[in-house]
Amino acid sequence: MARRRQAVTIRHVAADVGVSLQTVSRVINNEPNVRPELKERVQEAITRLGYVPSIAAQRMSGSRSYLILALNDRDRTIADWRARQGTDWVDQMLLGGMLKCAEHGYRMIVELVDTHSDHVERELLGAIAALQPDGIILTPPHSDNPQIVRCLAQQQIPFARIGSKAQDEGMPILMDDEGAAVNATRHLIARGHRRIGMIAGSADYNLSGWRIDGWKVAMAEAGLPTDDLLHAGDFTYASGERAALALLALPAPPTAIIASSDQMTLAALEVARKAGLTVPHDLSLISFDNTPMMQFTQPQLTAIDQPIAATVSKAVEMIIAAQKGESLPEAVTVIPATLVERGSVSDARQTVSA
Amino acid sequence: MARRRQAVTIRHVAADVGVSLQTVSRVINNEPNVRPELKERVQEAITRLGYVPSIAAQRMSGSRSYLILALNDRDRTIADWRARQGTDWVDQMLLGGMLKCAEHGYRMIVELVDTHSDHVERELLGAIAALQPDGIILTPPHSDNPQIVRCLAQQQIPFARIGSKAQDEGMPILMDDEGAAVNATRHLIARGHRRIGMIAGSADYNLSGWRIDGWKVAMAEAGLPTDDLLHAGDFTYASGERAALALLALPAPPTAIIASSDQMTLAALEVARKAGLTVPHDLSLISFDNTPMMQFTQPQLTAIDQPIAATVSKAVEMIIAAQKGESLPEAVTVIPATLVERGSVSDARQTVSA
DNA sequence: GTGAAAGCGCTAACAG
DNA sequence: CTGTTAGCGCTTTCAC
Repeated sequence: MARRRQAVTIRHVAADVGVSLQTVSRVINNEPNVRPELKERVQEAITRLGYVPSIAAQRMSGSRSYLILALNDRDRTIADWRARQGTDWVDQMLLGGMLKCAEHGYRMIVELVDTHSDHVERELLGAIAALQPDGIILTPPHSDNPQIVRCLAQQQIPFARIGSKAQDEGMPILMDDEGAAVNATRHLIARGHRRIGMIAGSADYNLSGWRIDGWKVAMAEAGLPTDDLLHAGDFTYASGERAALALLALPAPPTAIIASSDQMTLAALEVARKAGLTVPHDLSLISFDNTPMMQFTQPQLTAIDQPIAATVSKAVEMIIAAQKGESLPEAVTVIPATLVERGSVSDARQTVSA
Repeated sequence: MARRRQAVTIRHVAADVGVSLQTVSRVINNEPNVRPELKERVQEAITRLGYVPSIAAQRMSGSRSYLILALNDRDRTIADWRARQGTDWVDQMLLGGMLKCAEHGYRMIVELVDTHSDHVERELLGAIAALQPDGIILTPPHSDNPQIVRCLAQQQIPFARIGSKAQDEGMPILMDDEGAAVNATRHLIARGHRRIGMIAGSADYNLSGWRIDGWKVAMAEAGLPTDDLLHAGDFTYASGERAALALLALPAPPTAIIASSDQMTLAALEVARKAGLTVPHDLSLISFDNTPMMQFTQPQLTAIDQPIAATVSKAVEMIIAAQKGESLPEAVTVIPATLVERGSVSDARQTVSA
């Protein structure tokens, strides 16, 4: 390949206007100390010549790289892609992240990293050295991975921790798992349900615990027991199947179930069908995540939407703010989650004893 | 933010081994003229010190940027993301593209570009100037956009054109739309169908025509007429609905329909249901694209899979090869598409007149 | 084979 | 407010 050089550089612009490189640089970076009139002339020349600064050169001279890295778990992400079940986590990340980045002239690069590996740190440092990103977005389970967090803190790179409450390093930003679970549970209670089961997610993810907490809070405030109504899964279909089976085999089975992932909810739906129960008439179901497939079931499933796009968008904002040296929120940033009502919830049946 | 500098540079490595920067550079780039023994020592130091070359610096000094841009249509992509219908085009791109890139030390950056816009060229040149990518992957409908193609050709950047047959510029690479349509049609004919309808996609996309061609070829080779059996849609659900309605209202309605998008197939399924027809018993259906939702319908839909991941992976390979100056394929590269058999095809009913 | 010098496009630090 | 100087980390070109 022919060696490609920048078509029009800062030098061309400077020459065109008859000022120094520095002045052009100041205009590009919107720095003070340029007369408005001059600034305008420079801006005009930039537009006219179609000048766009080279990110590489900007980075080289010690300024920003205008690159933000979004770190996802390699195994889970690739598995999702291959499975083609419609999981759109990455798409929603891009929707929220890319667009916000674009507003500020940044780009987002998706990077896959193994959480469970002795060379996480090497991988991470490699990516940082190669790309010199201005900030990094951590997604679960990376967000609470001590190795990653420590490494990033040492590197002094602004980073957001999606799905983390930790306040020691980086910028925690939460999709309101607990609040969402509270709302979902209250929603069911308002419909007359008293026995509400919970199929929890993997304990590897902190959010699993928060969802349980929310359910417990809402049950407690209504004076309802939760004793035998909690079953742990690991987000997978198989685990949801087991949990649903156990729940429905209870002497006093639940009339509603909240499951901590779409796959587990799908499993519960199928278990109910096989048990001859009609959803929502005999059993109400609320899911967590609200991936696209929730619209393709019969009935469509009511679900708590994970506001991924909004969260990543906010994370980008925070990183750019941090990068500018602006003051950051003291507390954990919380993005509200909403309940998307579809057809899997109805009033509780009249029960004999309640 | 504190000004971050590379932790360990080529200089550190050179000093550590006691050689010049040049030698280290040669080792990094796997260039000749380094004694094996020396090369080994340098390599060892690189590993030990955890050295990773800065892409920015590499780019600056006129070499590769190790960046490949994947250009998608802005409106369609954002619409898909927002609709959350499970369309996983971007995911499959990343699956094929990112992983292949990673093998060669490249990164892939997704970029959204408006096709219909007078400033496509400005947008494109801006991205190129900013990122200095080593190659660009065009997806439909960009692949046949003359403005974009001309612009890229001028820039001398290697680029792949997914879904294009054009041999003038860039590297065309095709998912075998016509062949897939032939196969799908033959598949139906083998099951006894004689009246096979086709719901075509938007004429803005060349692949719509190729799919029609394939259907016609297979019909012709079986001596079957196609006269009133073709109806054009534009990939959307609404257009599929209209086409299906028209097809089923025919004096001699088709016993099978091939539709050029999943949305249109979904529409056909629904139209059939409303008309009191059972799929596949009364009407067989084959879809194009095979997005995740095809598994969530009742019955599951037989579909032609678009080998997006394989295609993008190949595109990356070709770009990297081009970049190295290797010779490129003369002809259009064709990636075969496969028919995923599910539950929407059965033998043709016995027809009164056939 | 290996090394030294020059420069990529830009910004930081300092002058004026 | 504006310009000059130096240098980021690397590869190119050309000496040795």
